Amino acid sequence: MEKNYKRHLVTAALPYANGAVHIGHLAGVYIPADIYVRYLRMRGKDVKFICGSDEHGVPITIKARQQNLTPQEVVDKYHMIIKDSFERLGISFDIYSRTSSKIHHKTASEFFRKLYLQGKFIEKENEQYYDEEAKHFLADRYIVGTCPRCGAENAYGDQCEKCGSTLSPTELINPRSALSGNTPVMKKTSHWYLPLDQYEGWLRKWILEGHKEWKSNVYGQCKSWLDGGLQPRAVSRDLDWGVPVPVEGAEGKVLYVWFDAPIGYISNTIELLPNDWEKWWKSDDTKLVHFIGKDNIVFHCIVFPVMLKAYEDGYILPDNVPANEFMNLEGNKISTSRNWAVWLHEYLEEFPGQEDVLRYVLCANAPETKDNDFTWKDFQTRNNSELVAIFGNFVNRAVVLTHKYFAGEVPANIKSEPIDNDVLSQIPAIKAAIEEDLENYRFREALKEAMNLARLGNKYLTETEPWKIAKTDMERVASIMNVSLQICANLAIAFEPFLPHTTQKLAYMLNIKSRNWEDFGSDIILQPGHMINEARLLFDKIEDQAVEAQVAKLEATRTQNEMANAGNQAIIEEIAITPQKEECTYEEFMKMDIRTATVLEAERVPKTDKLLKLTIDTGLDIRTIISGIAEYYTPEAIIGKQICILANLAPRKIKGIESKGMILMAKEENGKMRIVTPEESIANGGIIS
RNA sequence: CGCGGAGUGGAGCAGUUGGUAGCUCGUUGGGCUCAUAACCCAAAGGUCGUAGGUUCGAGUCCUACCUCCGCUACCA
Repeated sequence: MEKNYKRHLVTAALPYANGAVHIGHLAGVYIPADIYVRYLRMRGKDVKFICGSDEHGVPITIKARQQNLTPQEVVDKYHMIIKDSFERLGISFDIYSRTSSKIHHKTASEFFRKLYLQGKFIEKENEQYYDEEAKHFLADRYIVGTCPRCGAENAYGDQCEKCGSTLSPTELINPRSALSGNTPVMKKTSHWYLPLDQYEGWLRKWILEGHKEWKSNVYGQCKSWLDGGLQPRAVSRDLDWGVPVPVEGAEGKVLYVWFDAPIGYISNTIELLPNDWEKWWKSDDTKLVHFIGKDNIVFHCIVFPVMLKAYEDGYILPDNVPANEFMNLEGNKISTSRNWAVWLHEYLEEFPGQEDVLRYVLCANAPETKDNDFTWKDFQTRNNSELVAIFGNFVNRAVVLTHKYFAGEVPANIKSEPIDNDVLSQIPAIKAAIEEDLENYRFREALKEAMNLARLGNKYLTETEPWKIAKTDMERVASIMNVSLQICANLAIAFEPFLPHTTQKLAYMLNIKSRNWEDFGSDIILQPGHMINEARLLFDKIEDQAVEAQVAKLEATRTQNEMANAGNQAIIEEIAITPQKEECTYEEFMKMDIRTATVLEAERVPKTDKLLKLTIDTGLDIRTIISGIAEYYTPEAIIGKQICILANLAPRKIKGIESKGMILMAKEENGKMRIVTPEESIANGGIIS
């Protein structure tokens, strides 16, 4: 059954270039993939590790619009951040490229064109909402309107979050574009579809019969899709950012990002190996493995394989698709848009030299079978009581004692006792366990086995007590130190896939150059007479204040989000009218500092329709507030008016101008807003309660 | 709503084809002092989401239900 593969092609999900990489990505995909690849390399396998940024799709264009950049500028920015941070963490890609590259456009375009010419697609015309102002067709999610079921105002085109019912955009009452707020129009458009349904039988056979060994989450998800019946899936979109559909009359259409992204694996391989890439993608003796997160299962197990199958050019299919579940952060779902994440590039700045700590923690707690939680407390504990106390400490003990008793020279094993063999003979078993775990994608377990080797070392030292024996029997001490150092040398090999920065330090300390997997298990890696270097700590303790600072940072994000949300919604007048808000306590109300104030100056914020920049006198100070009321008040009309403001709203930058507070407005049913003003003029700064 | 995954001692996780519930951390007690107050030993701690069922026997199989996550914007 186990094939003798000649080469291994490993891919890691292409990170989407509208944000940086965070611990969820790492724990789910990149760290396990990197461990796997490093392990294979150590075993002398021919491996290529392929990745790159995924740079197309609607969200990138939205982000660009928000930040007033071009899509290319957005992806350039994040591509650099992502690429650089991966490198510094030691994710050892053979290539990290990008889907906006020429070679990718060419590859994806040709891929589509060939399928098109072979008649593998079906073409369908339908009507879709179109935003005339933004000149965009609108994905379901970008249409908001009143829910036909429950009447909630801000239902999305695909679902109403209030009542939970699934909708189609055409059902919405008073649909609006989420881009511009305008009423969208129906417009005809045609798209190409990949008829997945035609491949159902083939997929059933390939996955349900041929790959029962896949992880239960992956297998179960595939089975569910197949049992439910597959539908043709659109592979093009109306958008101006992406790989243009290479067909006459398809202007303004690009390949759907999920069609183009997996081809990125191929084009990045071509970029890496322009001459013999085909050997890697089209030979049966290549083992292809996709590392992904659980949300990508369908694309990697159903859509992409069908694309390859339809292409009919000898493309191989993945041997396995080890998908992980998700990592949460301090009990909450990680979210790029809410900034609820630990960003890799920030971690690298804030914990310099501690790359491996993150690698260790994320692997030890990887969400292999279910969603897991990352907490800074756990991060600290794992570092201090596992890396420092078990691994680092053992190595330090062995090296320090060797210097103390033998001036840094590896002593000969001249007076062996049974315990030595007991210990040494356990190493090959640990090696075998790690191998089996890694080959079955059980990285957590493999890492635990590696740690057991360090535990074994500590136990050995405690039981043999060389510091006591040294008073009477140096020959015995020589044996003990020899054995201890052999364990250290084995650790340098065992941890290489997991903690490459650490094993490099350890190898330097032991003064050994190469670390071969074949040597793992040997008790003569270090020869008597070999000189080792001075002891250096492998890991530093992480103090409370370091993790407390991180927790505080997250707390700040949380409150900032809440405030920003509150401010945002009020300003852009997007608060849904609900009969009554949640009950609120007197104390909660009293947190708000509401005061009277007078508008001194007012001017329109350039390039906006709704915003006014107001200079107001609050009685306390003169400050600036940005308010979304330009549709209802001209600057002239509002100058000199007395208003009420929320004075202690967290400051927030709007269009680059800091706004410190919020003006109280009353909204009429037709959406018209009026200023709330005291019945008669009173002094500025008067408290409202 | 539907489908898939998950729900195991204080925390985080294993439990492969059903046969007396394991691991790491934490806690408590003891030992040691070479070591980053680190290491080693021992103990306490679980009616395995809930309710039924199959079986001589179920965390492990079946049924119903509850909760969380994904499939569904951001996103692994």
